[in-house]
Amino acid sequence: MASERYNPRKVEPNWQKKWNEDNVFVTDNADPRETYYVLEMFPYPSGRIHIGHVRNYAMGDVVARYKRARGYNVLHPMGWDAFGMPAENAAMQNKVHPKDWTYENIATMRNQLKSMGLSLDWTREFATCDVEYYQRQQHLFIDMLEKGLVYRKQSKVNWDPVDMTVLANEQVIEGRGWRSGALVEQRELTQWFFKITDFAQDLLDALDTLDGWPEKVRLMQKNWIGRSEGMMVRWDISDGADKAGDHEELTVYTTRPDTIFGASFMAISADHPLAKEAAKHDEKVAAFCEETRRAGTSLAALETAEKKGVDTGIRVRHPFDENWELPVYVANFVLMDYGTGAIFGCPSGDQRDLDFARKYGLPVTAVVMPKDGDAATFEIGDEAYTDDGVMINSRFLDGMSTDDAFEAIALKLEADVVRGAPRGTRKVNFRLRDWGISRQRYWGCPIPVIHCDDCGVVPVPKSDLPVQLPDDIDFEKPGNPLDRHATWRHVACPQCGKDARRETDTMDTFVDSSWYYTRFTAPHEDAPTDPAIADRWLPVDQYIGGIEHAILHLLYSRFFTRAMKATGHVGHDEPFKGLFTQGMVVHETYRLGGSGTSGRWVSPSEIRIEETDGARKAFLVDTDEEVAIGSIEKMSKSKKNVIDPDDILATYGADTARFFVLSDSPPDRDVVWTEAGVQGTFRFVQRIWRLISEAAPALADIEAKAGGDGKALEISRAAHKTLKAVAADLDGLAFNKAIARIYELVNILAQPLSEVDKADDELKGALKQASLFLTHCFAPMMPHLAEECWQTLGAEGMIAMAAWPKHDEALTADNEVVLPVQVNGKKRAELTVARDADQESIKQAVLELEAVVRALDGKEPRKIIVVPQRIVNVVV
RNA sequence: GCGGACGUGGCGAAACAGGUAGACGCAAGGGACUUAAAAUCCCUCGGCCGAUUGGUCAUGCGGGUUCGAGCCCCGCCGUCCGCACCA
Repeated sequence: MASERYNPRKVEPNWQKKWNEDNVFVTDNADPRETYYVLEMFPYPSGRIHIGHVRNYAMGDVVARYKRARGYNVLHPMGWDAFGMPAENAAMQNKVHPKDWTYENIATMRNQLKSMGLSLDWTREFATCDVEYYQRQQHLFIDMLEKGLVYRKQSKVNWDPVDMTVLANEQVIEGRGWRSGALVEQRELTQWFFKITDFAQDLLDALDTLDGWPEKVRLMQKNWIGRSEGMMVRWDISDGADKAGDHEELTVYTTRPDTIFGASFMAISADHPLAKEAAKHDEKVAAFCEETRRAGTSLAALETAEKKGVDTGIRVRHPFDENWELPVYVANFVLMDYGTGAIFGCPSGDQRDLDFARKYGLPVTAVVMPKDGDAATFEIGDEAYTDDGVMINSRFLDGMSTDDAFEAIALKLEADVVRGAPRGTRKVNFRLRDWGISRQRYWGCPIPVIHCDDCGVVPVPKSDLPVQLPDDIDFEKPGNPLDRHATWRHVACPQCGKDARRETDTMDTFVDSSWYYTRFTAPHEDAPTDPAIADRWLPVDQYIGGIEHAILHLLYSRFFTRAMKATGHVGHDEPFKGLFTQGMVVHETYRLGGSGTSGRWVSPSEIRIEETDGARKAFLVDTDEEVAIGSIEKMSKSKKNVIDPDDILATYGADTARFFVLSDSPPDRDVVWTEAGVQGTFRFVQRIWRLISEAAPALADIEAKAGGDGKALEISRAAHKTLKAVAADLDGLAFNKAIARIYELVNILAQPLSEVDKADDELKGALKQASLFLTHCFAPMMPHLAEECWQTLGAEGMIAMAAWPKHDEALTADNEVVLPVQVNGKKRAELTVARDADQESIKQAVLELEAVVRALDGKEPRKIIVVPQRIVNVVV
């Protein structure tokens, strides 16, 4: 009785329709069951989904469907990270309005996601470019402004000359804009900033509580926040005061006050006020400062830049010796925006300082030596000694440990009061800077403030929100169209009513994604959030996305949650309890041309692969020309190694695509997309359908239950073991392992199912239960096939709503175990014993084994180690 | 330079807590069915020796701890990732 081949193109839309009609995935906030919030990072509507989305959303959907089966009230929403540069670029290139471009892309991608059969609550969908969303964001901005969490300041900023906008520090990668790849320039602009540094310590401390996050991400954030403990130390200007203007002293930040007796010079940034003052009086200093500023911060410039400086002629006095004068240099390696923009140079303890001192002939005094060193002979050569150790050449510190010396110096500097303040104060410093959010772009959330000549910066009253983006804009010229708009920026001051100007900068799009997960909990609420509902759902139980957001989005969101708490919008601190960073989908590359390095890239759809005796060769389908098979790489348009999910969904269906991207590789690692692999998965789909649909009629009136003995018991054991193991694997997000177990069970069931006609009722009952268990196991990954099997087996309702069955613990443990038997650690035999056999009888049985007797060769065993249910080792 | 992760068959991988290394899948080879192909089913599949049940080597390399090490410790080598003048 041959059944029809499983046809996903016919079956999948039916079930998607049914799920939709029955509102199976619509989540009720009032549902009293325990909540579970699973979320995948929402996509940017670039045009079409790519295979990476398929993997990301397949993982989230498995979790959502599994948790639903486990009885949770699951929230699994979807939305669109819809503001951003590409829409404006498209507008400029194709004369299409960013709004139209964005919403059309969303429509396309929504359909694509729907064809994947994701169990999403689409009633909560929104795009961040919806007025209804960004209006609430403006509301949050104003609340944060009032709380002092937003401020405006002039500062040196990263300017992307291609995108013509400012970038946050987090968005500059190796000196280049994260999106445009252009070398970033430094400019002085007035910008809006979020006070993320207010939370620096808390963001750091709370990392320890995030045990559902990958260690790697926590570490990256820790390094990014970059806490260091040191001291601010004031050095009096002793000479050259004519060049120092009003400055009486120079304050430096140091983490190594213990090395203060190794100081040999002071170095300040070219942007330091003292340097600017000195430049007024000294052309050489002025020229050097100019040159340093121009060299900029590009990666190449930094890497190769020699440590250079110029003597300002200014001298400072050592805090512990009034006869000790040190020169003040402007140096190209001192950053203005870390610490005070000034340092004291201790060449023996810092490689940079050492290079600098050697270059300018400054003294090098060793002040720390290794614990077992000899103070009489210890010297610094070409390498600084940066480790902890014992103090030398440091007067009252000599002989102390580095830590004790720090403490001793700190106490003295704190006690020494000069001009009404201590000479030195302890100071914790962070690498983290405030988050600059002003962007000179159109397609973003307008910053809701108004500039009035009389009243200054005035927030837009909440009753006047939203500040809506105008639709009539032109992209003929580069730069921000809002600046050029005829009327939009002209507005009355909300305070005095006089003519005033709107802020024309928009917010960084990372602001949009910093709270969308909160909005999903009450997407139609008038206020930005309903705090009670938000706190019920949040933090997100399982967040899934790419590692590329380890710092940017994830750190911003952690800040935003704290800021929303401070402004009363939520009651929790952390946005994401569990975080999972999934790997990419990668693919082989193909290239024409014999050398393999010069010809054009060829897409996988243009070639066919031939394989004989392990030798793989690729040929162009059209011309039979041989194509070089290249390395496996991240899918990219330029290398053409891209697989279009639409093609896969059309050819194999959603279940196959979902199952394949989850199988084989662990989810946090990259998975290689291969045509052969997908076909293998598709064959497996067919195999399951064939086995179940052909056996179903014989099982129709049979009660599903575990077998009591013989073959039936064996089947039941396998089914219950698999059910238990798959549950554990899904709990641990080990999708690849769950899939391996599903294959195993199918292999076990294949033969008996195909011979079900010969089975007695007991065996049939066991097979029916096993088939239902199997269906439960793969349902989270292949939901359409599961519904079809579920129905065919005559089960009630839809499996999407069915509870995960309970396994029988007794059936998951075998009565007999096979113990490997080692002699001196080498396996020589196996012994089958009752699971609860006692040690003595096992020892007895082992010594009677022929292989053991042979291996012992007449010798007396010294010891027999029996690890219950594991192994036996006979030691001679 | 600093920090981190990883290294297992032809390939993707598995191995719970130190206890039979290679489950499961892909590829490959052989066979059955078929006029043929597809589909399906069966067998083989880390190396070497031998006869299928045996022996031996084997988890990047070299040591160590242990009755027993892919897993723990020390030292190398390699690959990948993050940060990068942070005082």
